[in-house]
Amino acid sequence: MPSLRHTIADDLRGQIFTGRLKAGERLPSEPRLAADYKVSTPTLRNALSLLQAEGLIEKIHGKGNFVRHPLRRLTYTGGRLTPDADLHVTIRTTHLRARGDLIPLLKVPSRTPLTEFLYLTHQGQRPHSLARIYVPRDLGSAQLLWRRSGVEESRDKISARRPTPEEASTLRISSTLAVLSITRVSTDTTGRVVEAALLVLPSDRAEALFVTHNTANARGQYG
Amino acid sequence: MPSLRHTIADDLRGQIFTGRLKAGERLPSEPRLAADYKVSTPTLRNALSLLQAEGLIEKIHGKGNFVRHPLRRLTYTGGRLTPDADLHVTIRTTHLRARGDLIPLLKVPSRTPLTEFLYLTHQGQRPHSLARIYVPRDLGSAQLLWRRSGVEESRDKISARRPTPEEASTLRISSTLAVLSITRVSTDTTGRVVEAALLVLPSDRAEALFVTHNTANARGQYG
DNA sequence: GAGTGGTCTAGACCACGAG
DNA sequence: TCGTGGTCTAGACCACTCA
Repeated sequence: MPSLRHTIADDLRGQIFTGRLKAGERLPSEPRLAADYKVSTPTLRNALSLLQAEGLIEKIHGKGNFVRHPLRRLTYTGGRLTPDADLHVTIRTTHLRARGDLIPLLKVPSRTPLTEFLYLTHQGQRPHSLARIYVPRDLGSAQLLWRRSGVEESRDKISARRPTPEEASTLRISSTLAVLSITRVSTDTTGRVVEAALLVLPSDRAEALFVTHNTANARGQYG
Repeated sequence: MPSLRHTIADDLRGQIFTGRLKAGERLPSEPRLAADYKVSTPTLRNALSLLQAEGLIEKIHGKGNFVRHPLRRLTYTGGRLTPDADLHVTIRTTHLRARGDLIPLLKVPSRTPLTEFLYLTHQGQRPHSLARIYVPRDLGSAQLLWRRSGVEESRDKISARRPTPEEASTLRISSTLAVLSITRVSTDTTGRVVEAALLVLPSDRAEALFVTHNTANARGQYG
């Protein structure tokens, strides 16, 4: 027994996939759609919220509901994202001092001088994903620091979560669309943390891939 | 300006974290809570749905809303989950033939005989996570096949998504709680796929960790 | 100011669970 | 049968965007 909102969402989803509703296009207003489908506005809005959680539409207060442009799906592989000519990256550099979670992450004392690189990736005008990279400021030139050699080990911790309100607005995604959160900590031969990267990749446009060789670690135990 | 539903959700969340509402406990009925907070039932339900999406409460139709037991947080590391004495695994073995997505995944012809191992992990009475493992049936004994040696390379593909309706009901999670989806494909020296594992790990109880050594691949490029 | 989405109300009726 | 949550209605009022 399909609920009304799912029926409506299925219909609109179909229109998006078949191209009857094109990327960037504005949907009819909510009262209009509610009348078309012969449902109340809360029910119609409920249907739209399903599509929003899937990343198919974007709601803009005061303007309307818009079909999202499908964004390129990136693969994060062993510390790097697949480069893509369509994607434009802006980097903002900030100096700050270690506090909160950064202290255990970088294994530095409180208030240690750090450099933050804020990577914001756009595809055209649309925000795609973001990353924050922290480096102890005494490690040398800030210019291409993240390309340095001397990294002996990297640990990638991957989890799924909902975006913070700031992330949701920066990336213009629904707060109900999950993100892949990747924390990568790189250490040198002495065990010192050289860099910590916090990536936020919306789940509709990113996946991570890790390749492991050597038999020793490849035996599974899925308990 | 905080909305009513967030205010209510914050209050209930606080009661859960401080232990005023204990794990397994039933919340007052929705009309009761709506009266206590002096809001309409849709608004109260909206607040509860926020907690549900966070995995804090479980709604059971006809019975009530219950505070979830916090489940152990597992780490998936290099092909295995951290073993834990509290967790009980049941395995169901099924014989089937390759079809659909399994064909390209295992790189086998259609209708190739396969063995499926369905791993269902429980913590006490509560489902925790699940995995499906597929092995070509001609590879030998099905008993401990996934412990075999001979694996030369493993590829872990990790994404975040919402659970399918089946997964949501099996794991008793909200369909709005994201899961980490891990697909691990293991190949032997000849490039033949020896095993494909599909893990479904609810985001509130799992993360993945990958450790990379060697400088060569450790230089980041976060574009 | 006109039109849009955001929030909320006060109900109605249905479906499920347990006694 | 009774109490529970699930769905839906037909509005009201507020906040935002743009002309």
